[in-house]
Amino acid sequence: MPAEAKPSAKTAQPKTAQPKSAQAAVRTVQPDSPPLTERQEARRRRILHASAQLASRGGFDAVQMREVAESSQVALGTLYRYFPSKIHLLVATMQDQLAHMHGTLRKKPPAGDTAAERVAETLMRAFRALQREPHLADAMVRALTFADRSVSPEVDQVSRQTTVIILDAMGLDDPTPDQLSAVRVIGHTWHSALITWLSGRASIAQVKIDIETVCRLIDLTEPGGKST
Amino acid sequence: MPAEAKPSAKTAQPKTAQPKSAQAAVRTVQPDSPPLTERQEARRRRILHASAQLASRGGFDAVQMREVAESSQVALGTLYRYFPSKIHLLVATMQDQLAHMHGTLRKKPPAGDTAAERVAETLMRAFRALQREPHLADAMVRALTFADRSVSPEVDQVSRQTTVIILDAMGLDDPTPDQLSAVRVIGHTWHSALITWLSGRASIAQVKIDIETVCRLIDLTEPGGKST
DNA sequence: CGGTAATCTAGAACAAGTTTCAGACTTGAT
DNA sequence: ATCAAGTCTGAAACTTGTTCTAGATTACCG
Repeated sequence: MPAEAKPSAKTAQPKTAQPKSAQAAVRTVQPDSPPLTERQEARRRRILHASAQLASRGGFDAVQMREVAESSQVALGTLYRYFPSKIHLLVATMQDQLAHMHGTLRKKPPAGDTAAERVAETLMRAFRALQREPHLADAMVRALTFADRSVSPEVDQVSRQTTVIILDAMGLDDPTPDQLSAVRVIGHTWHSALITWLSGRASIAQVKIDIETVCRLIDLTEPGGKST
Repeated sequence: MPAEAKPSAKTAQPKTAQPKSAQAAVRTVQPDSPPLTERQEARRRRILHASAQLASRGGFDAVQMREVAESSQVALGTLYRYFPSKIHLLVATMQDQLAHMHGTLRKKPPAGDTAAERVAETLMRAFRALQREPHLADAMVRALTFADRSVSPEVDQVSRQTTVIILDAMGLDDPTPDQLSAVRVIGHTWHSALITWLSGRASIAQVKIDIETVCRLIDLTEPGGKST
C-alpha cells in the first residue's frame, strides 16, 4: 500500500529513526519509527549533508530551505516532509555532529586526575572542534536555542547526548541526583558560554575560565570531595 | 537642520554606545546618543509598550512588526528606524523590563544568611515574576539568544544588567575575578535554565534546583569560604 | 502483471520580516 | 516668516520560511 515506506510527519523526520551512527554508543535515539527505504535514507543523508555544508559557510542565514532542497536534489515539499522546519533540520544536523563528536572524544579519553579536570578538558576539546567551523556552530546553536516546543523532543535528545558526554568524562555510571544537577548546570554553562562566544561577546579565554569555574561544582558533589 | 532630533540609525536605536563591556558594571546605559524629542521619546515608549503587550499575549510570534507599528501609531518605516529589527525591539523590551525588575528587587533585598542563599532567592524571585508573563518571557528570551552580532551591544547590556543584579544580591561592590567568573556562570545557568523551562523541557522545580546548585559556586569563591 | 496508496516533484501561493520611495510634516536656524 | 535638512507616513516591493496542489513515480500486495 504505501510506497517508499513513509517518512511522513512521524517517520522520516529527524524526530524518529536514526539507526545511525552513535546509537550504539548510548542508544542515541528512540527505537520506534518505521524504517526508511534505502533511497530515503540516502535522501535524508543528502539533506543533512547539504545543511551542514551551507551552514559551514554563512551560518544560520546561509541555510536557506530552497537551497538545501536544491543542493540535496530533493523537492522543497520533500525537504519539509523530512524536516518540518528549518529549526528541525538544524537541530537534526546538530544531533548528527554531536554523535560524531562523541565518537571522537571516546577515542581519546581526557587524562586529568580529577573529574572536574577531565570534564573541563573534554568540553574545551569540543569547543576547539567547534572553533574550526564557527559558522556551522553558529547555525546549530542558534537553532537549538531558538527552538520552540514543537522541537522539544529533538532538543531534549541533544541535551541528553550532552549529558552523556559529560558523565562519560567524569567516569560515572550511576550519578547521584546532586551530580546530575551539577551536570545539568555544566551543560547550561557550556551552552550559554558558547553563545556568548559566537556572538562575539566573550573571548575564547573567557569561555575557558567559565568552563573551568563551573567544573569546580563537580568537586562539591563528589563523594570524596573537599567539603566532606 | 535636523527636525525632531534624529533617532537615526545611531540615535534612538538601542544600538549605539559601547564604551561598555565591563566598564562600570553598573552604568546601565550609554551616555551618548543625541537626546530625543519629547514626541520621539513618546513614540519610543509607545512602541515598547505595544511590543510588551503583544508579547504578553502570543509570545515571540505574536510580536509582528506591522502590528507593533499599528498598535503604537507609527509607520512601519519609523518602527524600523527606532529598532532596526524585531530582535532589536525585543531585546530593548527586555532591557526595559529588566530595569524595572531591578528596581523592584532593590526594594526588598533578599534575607538569606549567605551570599549563595541571597542570590538564589533573588533569582527565584525574578523567575516567579517571569512566570506571571510566560509569553512575554518567551519572546524576550528567545530574542536574546537568537540575537546575532549586530545586536551584541544591546545583548551585552542585558548581561551586564543581570550581573549587577546578582552582585547586588551578593552584597559585593568590588568582586574578585574569581567571583566575577562565578557570577557569569550563574548568569549562564539562569539564562539557559529559563530556556529549558520555557520550552517545556524542565519543570519549575528543576529550575530551582539548578539555580541552587550553581549558587553554591559562590561559596567556593568567598574569601572565608570552605575551601580557604 | 495490475492496482493502489503513499511519496516525490515542480511550481505557485502565502506570511511575516525588511527595504524602499515619494511626499507630507517638524524642527531649528536665519 | 522662511528655508533646509531630517523625520514621519503610507504603500508597494522584496526575501525567505512554510504551505498547497496536481500530476508523475515508486513500493508493495495479490
